[in-house]
Amino acid sequence: MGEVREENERLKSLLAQMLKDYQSLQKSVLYIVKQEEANKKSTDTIFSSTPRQESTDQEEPGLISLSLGRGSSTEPNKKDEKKNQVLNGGRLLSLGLDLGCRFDQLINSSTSTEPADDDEKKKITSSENSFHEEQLKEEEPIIETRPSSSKNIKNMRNGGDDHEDEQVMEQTHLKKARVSVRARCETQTMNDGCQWRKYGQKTAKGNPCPRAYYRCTVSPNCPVRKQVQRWVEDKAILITTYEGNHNHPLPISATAMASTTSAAASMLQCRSSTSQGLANSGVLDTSVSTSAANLHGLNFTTGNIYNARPHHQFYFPNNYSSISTSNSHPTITLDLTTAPINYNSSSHFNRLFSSSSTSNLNFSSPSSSTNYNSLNQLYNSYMQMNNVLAPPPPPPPHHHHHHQSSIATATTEVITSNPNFQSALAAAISSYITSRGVNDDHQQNMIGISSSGDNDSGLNNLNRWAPVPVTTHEYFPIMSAAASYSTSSAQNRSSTGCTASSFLNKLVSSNNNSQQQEAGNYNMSDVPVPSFPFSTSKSSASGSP
DNA sequence: CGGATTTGACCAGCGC
DNA sequence: GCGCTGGTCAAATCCG
Ligand SMILES: [Zn+2]
Repeated sequence: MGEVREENERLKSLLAQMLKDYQSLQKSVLYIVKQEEANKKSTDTIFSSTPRQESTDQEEPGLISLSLGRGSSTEPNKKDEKKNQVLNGGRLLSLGLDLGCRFDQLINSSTSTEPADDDEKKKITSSENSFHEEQLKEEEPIIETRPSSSKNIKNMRNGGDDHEDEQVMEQTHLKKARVSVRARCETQTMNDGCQWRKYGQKTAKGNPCPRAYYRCTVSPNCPVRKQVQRWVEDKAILITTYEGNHNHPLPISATAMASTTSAAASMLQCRSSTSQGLANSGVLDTSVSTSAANLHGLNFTTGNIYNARPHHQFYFPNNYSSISTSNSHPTITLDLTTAPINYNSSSHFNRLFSSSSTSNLNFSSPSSSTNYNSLNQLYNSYMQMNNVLAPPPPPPPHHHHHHQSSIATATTEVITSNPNFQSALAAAISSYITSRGVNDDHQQNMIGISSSGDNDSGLNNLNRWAPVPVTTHEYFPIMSAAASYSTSSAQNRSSTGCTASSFLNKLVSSNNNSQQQEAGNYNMSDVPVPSFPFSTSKSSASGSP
């Protein structure tokens, strides 16, 4: 108990620190943004619903903003407000956090600077929160749950039976944003925590690797699709492309990936739609300039993911990330395949988690502690922001597989670097802290343990690292312990070996029969759509029976 | 037997 | 208009 309190204090101060840093950073950003905005006002008009936008790639020098969630020109005001929110009522924010989406509604005040795109505007009519724009582009507004264009097609084919078709028609031309994740994975498909049903497979000519099409089956009418294909140049690498946002609560194990991709998508939107916004914060100026945040080991690329090099790339801060819309669909690629070049504390940290040896790590662990998970995030972002270097634990022995294991983590981390995200994060954290104070019932004592997992292969490793010096760090190793619950059971049919979903979320399935968890295991997060891992942090540790 | 996968057919878009 | 490709459907099949 006492310890927990202490930690609380510590975290609080960390948070304060973070906020401070963030604020200062933000100030400078805002300044820059304003300037740029003035300058660029004209260029962005193009907005992208038009598929081919290659040219724009070129012209917007570095506008990939990490802005989560708001496609609109993240205007300063909003940002400020957000910040305030963070300071005040963190909890609230934490919900909106899921990609910053819905949340904007609250904030969205007068600054209705929605991208002036007429096109968009018209769609927004129903609800005019800026955030929707992004959503719109990606697919229809979540509110609707209507399956996107695909459905249209279907209806048309079937003779369109109902009400739906007409209105949707118009927007069919819009191409949905896609987020593809490249990761080393031996299994057929990454286990991202969601339930998918395969509905098709195609083999492209001349390409030995077939592409499989999956749709989300968590909810019958969920529009989310994913395509899975191995990379030609390296068959060990699996390219998973996500499209759309879930219109239903997600199993916790899936939130990481979902929010990650969603965030990435919005990032993409952000860039393509409004070349102004926060984007210009100079974060990426064509090549490398870095913002304060440091991310590592991730690549963002966009364009033709499957076999070619992206025809145009922007490099993100520390992870190489780029976006392009050269494809018919605007696509952002998170490349998790390359080893991080710069290790710094946080990357090490992540590594730690993935350290457990075996090829297929399944991070889903039954017991696990959510709170620690969120703490982990916190830790990471804190590290990123302050660039604090804690003495990193020795790198895990097997550096081969760790990527896959921490995919979602890594991805999330990338996204995390976004200032907006960070503010949200801060909110989440604060909420966490507060809540924790109130009911710190579960698992404060988890510290040295790990007992929970039945499988301990990972544990051993963990213990090895366990001695992390600074107090704050004490917490984290534990998570890893929890995380390393590997179930090799997933071997059956379509093995879902590589788990992307990450320990961020507490994991779910204690028993997982090969590929799907039973309903019982689903922890539905309270937030409807793509939710952040920690937005629900407070929820009790999942537990499987 | 119910749900998931397989697989050929079908359709829309696009380039020529 | 034709052919190609990406994407989806749905009947058949598989599997627990
Ligand atoms: Zn879904």
